[in-house]
Amino acid sequence: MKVTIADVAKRAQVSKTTVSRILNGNYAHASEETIRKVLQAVEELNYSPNALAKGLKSMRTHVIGLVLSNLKNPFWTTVLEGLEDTCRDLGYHLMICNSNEDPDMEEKYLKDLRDRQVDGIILHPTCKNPKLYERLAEQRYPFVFINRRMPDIRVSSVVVDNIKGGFIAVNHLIRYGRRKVAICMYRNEFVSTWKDRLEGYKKAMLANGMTEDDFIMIELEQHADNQQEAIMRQLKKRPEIDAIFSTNNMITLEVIGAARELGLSMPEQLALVSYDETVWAKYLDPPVTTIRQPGYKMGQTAVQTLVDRILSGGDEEPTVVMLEPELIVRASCGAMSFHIS
Amino acid sequence: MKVTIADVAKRAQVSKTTVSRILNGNYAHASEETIRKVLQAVEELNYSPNALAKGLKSMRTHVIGLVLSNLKNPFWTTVLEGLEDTCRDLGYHLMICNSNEDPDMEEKYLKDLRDRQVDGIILHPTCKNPKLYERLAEQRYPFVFINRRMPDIRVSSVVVDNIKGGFIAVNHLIRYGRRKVAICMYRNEFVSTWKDRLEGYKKAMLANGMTEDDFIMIELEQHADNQQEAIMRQLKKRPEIDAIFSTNNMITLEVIGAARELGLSMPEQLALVSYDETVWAKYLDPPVTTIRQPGYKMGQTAVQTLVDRILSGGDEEPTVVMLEPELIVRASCGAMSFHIS
DNA sequence: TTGAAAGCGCTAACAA
DNA sequence: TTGTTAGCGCTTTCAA
Repeated sequence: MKVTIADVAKRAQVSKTTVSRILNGNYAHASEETIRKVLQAVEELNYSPNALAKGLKSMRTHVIGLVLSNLKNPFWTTVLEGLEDTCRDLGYHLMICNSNEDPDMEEKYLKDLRDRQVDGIILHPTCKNPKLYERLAEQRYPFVFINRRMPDIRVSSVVVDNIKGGFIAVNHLIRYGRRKVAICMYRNEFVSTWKDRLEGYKKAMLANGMTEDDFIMIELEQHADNQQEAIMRQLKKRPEIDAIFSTNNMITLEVIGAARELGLSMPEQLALVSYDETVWAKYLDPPVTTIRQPGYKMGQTAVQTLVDRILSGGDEEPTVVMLEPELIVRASCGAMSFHIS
Repeated sequence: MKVTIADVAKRAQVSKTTVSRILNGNYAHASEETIRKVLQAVEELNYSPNALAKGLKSMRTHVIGLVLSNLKNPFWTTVLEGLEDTCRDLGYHLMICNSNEDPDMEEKYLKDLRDRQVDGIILHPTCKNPKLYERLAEQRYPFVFINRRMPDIRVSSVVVDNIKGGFIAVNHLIRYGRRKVAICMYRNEFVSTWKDRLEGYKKAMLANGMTEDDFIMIELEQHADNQQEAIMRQLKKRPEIDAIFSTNNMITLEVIGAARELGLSMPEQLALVSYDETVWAKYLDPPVTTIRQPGYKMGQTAVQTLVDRILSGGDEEPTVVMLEPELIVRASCGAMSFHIS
C-alpha cells in the first residue's frame, strides 16, 4: 500500500542511502545512470517521502506554530495572509491555534506545539503568562511576539507603533479644529496596544497645548453587548465632546450607531478617527478616517524574523521591529469640509 | 538536553514500555507504586513526548490539514473558528494552507499535507482539479469538501443550501412589492455557490409569476477594481430596476456605493438583500438585510464529519450535509417601511 | 561513487 | 504486572 524509500531503492537497484541523497540533492557525485534510475523509480511508484520520519531523524519539521487570540477581527486575516504567504515562500507550513485570550489555552497550545516539534512559534501573547514567556526565552526556543510587546521580556517582536498611531489620529483631529477629543477604548490592564494608543492620545493632546484635565476617556467592557448605550451615556453626559478617537474598528461601529441614535451629525457635531482600516470603512456614512496598520507586512516580517532565528541557531540578540501606521483621510474626521474661519 | 522516554524509564527504574503505557492510559493493571514513580520522574524531568516519533509509530498524527482559498472574506473567519474549536475539542491540530483559488497551489498543498501524514484534509475546492479530487476519493483518503460541492465526485461535503438562500432573498424582495429584481454576481463558471444562488434567484422569480424575460443579471469580474462603475452603468441602462439581490458582501458595498453616487434612495428607489451577514451590515446606511450562513456550524460539522471518517477507517458512503441559510431583515429591503397600498 | 548499519523517540507484539 | 525486542521511514556516519 504505502510506498517507502526502501521500495524505491529496491526497484532502482540501489541502496536507501543513495535514494535519500539523490532526493535531497546533497549528492554532487552521483552517476547520471544512478540518478536516472532513482528518479524513474520514484516516478513509477509515485513515491513521496514521509515528513514525519524525516523530521524525527533530522530534528527539523519545517513547521511553524502560530498562536493567535482573535480571528474575528479582520485585521488578523490580513496578518494571517502575510504569515501564510511568507511561510510558503520559505518552505514552511503553519500550524494554527487560537488562545482566545485565555492564558491556560495559550499555555496548553505552546506546549502542544513544542511536543509536535515545530521549528519555532509565532505568538500573539495574551500577556497573562509572563513567567511562561520568560522561560521560553531562556530556553532559547525560537519564537517571536507579534502585535503586542512585553518590554520586560527578551523576545524578538514585530509590532506596529501604536503610540505613533494614536498620536497621528488625535493630532489630526486637533489640527482640524477639534478641542474636546475623547478616546474610546476597551478597559484592559495587560495589553500594550491599548496602553500605547492611549499614550499617543495623551501625547497629542499635551503637544497641542492641552492639559491632563482635557483628557476624556470613555472606557468600554470588551465583551459587554450594550456598548452603544455606554457610549451614548457618555456623549450625553459630556455634550462638549466634538471628536472621538476610536481605538478599534468594532468600537467605531458602535460610535457611529450611537451618534446616529442621538441625532449627532458627523463630522459636523462629532468628528471621528478610527483605528484599523477595513474594507467597509469607506462605505460607512460618513466614510471613516482610519489608521491603517500594515498587517500583511507584520505577518511577513514575523515569519522572516523567526526563520532567521531558526536557521542561525538562535544565538543573537532579540530584535524588535516596529512598523509604521498610516492615516487614511476620509470624511468622518471633518478635514475634507474644514475651512479656516 | 532533550529528555526522552528512555530518561524517564531510567529514572523511574522501569522499562520504556511501562512509561509509555502509563502515559497513554491504556494500562489497567499497573501498581500504584509504579504509576507514582513514573509520574514523579516525568514531573522531575519535565518530560513531554515527541509527537513526531509517536506519529511515526502509530501512523496517526492527530493533525488535520486545511486548504482554504480566501481568507479575506470574514465569512471564512467564522468558519475557521468553528474548525479550530472543534479540532481542539476532538484533540486535533490544524495545519492551514491557502490555495488562493490557484489549482496548482491546491495540488501542491494537498500533496504536502499528505507527505506530512495529516490524518485527513478539509478542502475548500477551487473546483479546477476534478481529476485530482477523484483520485483522492478513490484512494479513500479521508477528506471532506467544505462550502462548495461537486456533485460528480463521491466525497463527503458540508455546504450551505445556496439555492434556498437565493430563493429566500429574492422571494422576500418580491413579496414586498418589487418586480424588477436584478441579481448582482461574479462571473464564474466553476463554483457551485454562485451557480446555486443564481438558481435560487431564478426559482423565486418564476415561482412569483415572472418569466425568463424578467431575469436581470449584472455580472462582475471578481478581481476588477471598477466594480462600482460597472454597477452604475447597469443601473443607468436599466432604470426600471427596483431591487438588487447581491450575492456577496463585497458586492454589497459596491452596490451601496453605486446607489449613493447615483443619488438613488434606499430602499425606496432601490431595495437590497445581500448574501453574508457581517459585523458591519447593520451599521451601513441603510442597514442591510442579509442572508446569514452558519459558518461556525459549517466548520464544526466539517471537522466532525472528517474525524468520524478517520476513526471509522473510511468505508462508509460519503455524506452530504446541507446547512440552512437564514434571512436577517433590516431596512435595506424595504420590508420595514412597506405598506399595503 | 555507493552501501551497511545505526539510530531519531516512540509503541506494540510477545514473553515472562 | 512488567520487560524485551522489533520496527515505523528516514538520514547519516563510517567504511568500502
